[in-house]
Amino acid sequence: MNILTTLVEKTQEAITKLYGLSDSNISFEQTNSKFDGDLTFVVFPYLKYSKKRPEDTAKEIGDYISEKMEEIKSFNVVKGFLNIEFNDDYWLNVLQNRIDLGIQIPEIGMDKKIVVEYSSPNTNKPLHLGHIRNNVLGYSICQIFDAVGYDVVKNNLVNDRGIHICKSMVAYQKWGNSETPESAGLKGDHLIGKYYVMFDQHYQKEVIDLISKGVDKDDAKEKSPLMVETRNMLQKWENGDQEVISLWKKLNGWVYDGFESTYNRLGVSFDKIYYESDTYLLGKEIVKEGLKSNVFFKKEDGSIWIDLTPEGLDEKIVQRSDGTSVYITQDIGTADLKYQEFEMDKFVYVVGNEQDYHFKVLQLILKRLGKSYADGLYHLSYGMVDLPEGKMKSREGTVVDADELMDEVVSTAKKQTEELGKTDGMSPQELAELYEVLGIGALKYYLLKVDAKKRMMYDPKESIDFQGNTAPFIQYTYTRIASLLRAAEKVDFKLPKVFNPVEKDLIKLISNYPNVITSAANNYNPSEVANAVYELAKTFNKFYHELTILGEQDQNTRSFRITLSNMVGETIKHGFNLLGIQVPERM
RNA sequence: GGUUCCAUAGCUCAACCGGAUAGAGCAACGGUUUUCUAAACCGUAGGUUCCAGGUUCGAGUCCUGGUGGGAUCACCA
Repeated sequence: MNILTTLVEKTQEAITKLYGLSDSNISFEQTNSKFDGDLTFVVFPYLKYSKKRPEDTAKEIGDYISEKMEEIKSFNVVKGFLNIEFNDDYWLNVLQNRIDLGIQIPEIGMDKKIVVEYSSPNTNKPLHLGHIRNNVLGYSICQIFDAVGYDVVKNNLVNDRGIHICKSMVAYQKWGNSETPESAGLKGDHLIGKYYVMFDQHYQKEVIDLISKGVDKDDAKEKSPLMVETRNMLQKWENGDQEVISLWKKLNGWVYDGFESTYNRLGVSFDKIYYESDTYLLGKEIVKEGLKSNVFFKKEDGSIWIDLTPEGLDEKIVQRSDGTSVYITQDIGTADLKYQEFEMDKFVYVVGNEQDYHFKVLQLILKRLGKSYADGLYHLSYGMVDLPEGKMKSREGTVVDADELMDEVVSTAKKQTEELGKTDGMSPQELAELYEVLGIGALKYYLLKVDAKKRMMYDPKESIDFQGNTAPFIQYTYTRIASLLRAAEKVDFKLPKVFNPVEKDLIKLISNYPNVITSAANNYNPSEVANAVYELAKTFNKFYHELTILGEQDQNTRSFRITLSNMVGETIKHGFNLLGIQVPERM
């Protein structure tokens, strides 16, 4: 039986016997590190039943439960806080279990399926730092759900059609001179991005020209020849015009090649990819049904709406008066498609918080339509990555390009490593891999260590750190351990005579690690894993500095420390794997 | 304007869903290497948790009102 369960049981028993109160909601928390003890029970809420001072109440309860449980070595009372300390046998047991069974994570997702949609790029420009946050978060949350036992489907919905795609196509057609990624020496996505920007520049000029000729601003935007041409192209695309389709295929193909290399370098992947060009007509049938069942209603001009005012929102359009569908209609259709294909228990959208309203509406509509899966929808709404001067904007060129940033951070890794000069004997290929692992790791960790929901700042002038709370720090800790283990003889695990305080801290962190994963899954929050691994690495470095491991004379103590180090290394590797970050054996 | 999210050390972020003396890293200053990797370790300094009330034994955390910032409210996606 779990120690915590027993503890709660006995505490309940104590409170019932002593104060006649049954059925209270007992909970323990980790003892604050500034006090002695392992777990803490707060007695303040029970004072009105005990009618005694906090100290006396805590002591009574402490006396009772330490009498009943032999795992309890001692307890101390500070004001209304009852701090309980377990004996060494208990901790030995915990460690023995960890050795025998490895890292055991509660399978809260057993027999459940989850579909996580992330990345979802537009195929008209290269990826930037904001996309990296999305990808890294999406991938990590998939790893975490996998670790807690879910059957995970990593899903990408590629926005490969629409007016924005036609913009790059028009520009390429006009000014491209049959340029190819090879002839231009550019990645495909960057080449297309160039034409997207080019379109916007010419378009802005046209609009200004028209305005100077006295045309109204909104009118000018509509009537600019480029925009007219773009709309025509979209029309042709929808009608299946051969020439347009083949241009579209060619340009999109280039972009996919570009994305693929970016994804590979980032280490993210997908099990199922949907293309909007295949799915954009979905949802229309559902709209038809919803109209019949009066979930939707039709206005005089033929447009179809849903009234969400009872839920405190507005009326929302689901089909235009010309019969075409809008963004949300496609999402309704795609949600249904997902369910038909996977029958998932949960489906997650990793999408920025600027779409909070959209997903609230989407879920409401699915509920109104009586879709059984609607409750399983979760919008993992992450914050934007801001620059010191504010939001990143593709059109204004104030973006941090994903590929450039990866190059930069990998070359920083190279420079740092060379300065430290500890990599003698590594082959050029091993070194190149190391720089990749360190650089990309630093970048990913930088993005994952902050709470996903919060918006964060990135200052391009200050390059990403390699010291302190960073991936290289943790990776360095791992290589220290790897190096130790290479030099150490095979050992049998033994318990030392006494635990050193740092050793005790390590044991606690290791034993608490599975709970961290559970919590990270429940909160859809990889940063909890990052912080726990950091805490562990930091504590290990303190341990490593304060105590000798291989040079320790006492056999038991030495083998214990080697085993403990090994466990720390395994835990770091496990945690980093959940974050999608690799660990090197040397650095 | 309506809705919604946010505000913690000079900077970037934590704080186990209401608990004890609010913690890290960076930056600054000082120290540690004949000994297992100094990308490390130890120390100093840095706080009225935006403001004003309220609830509670207890509030950075919950409620009300302000101030400041972001997002959103399209027959765009």
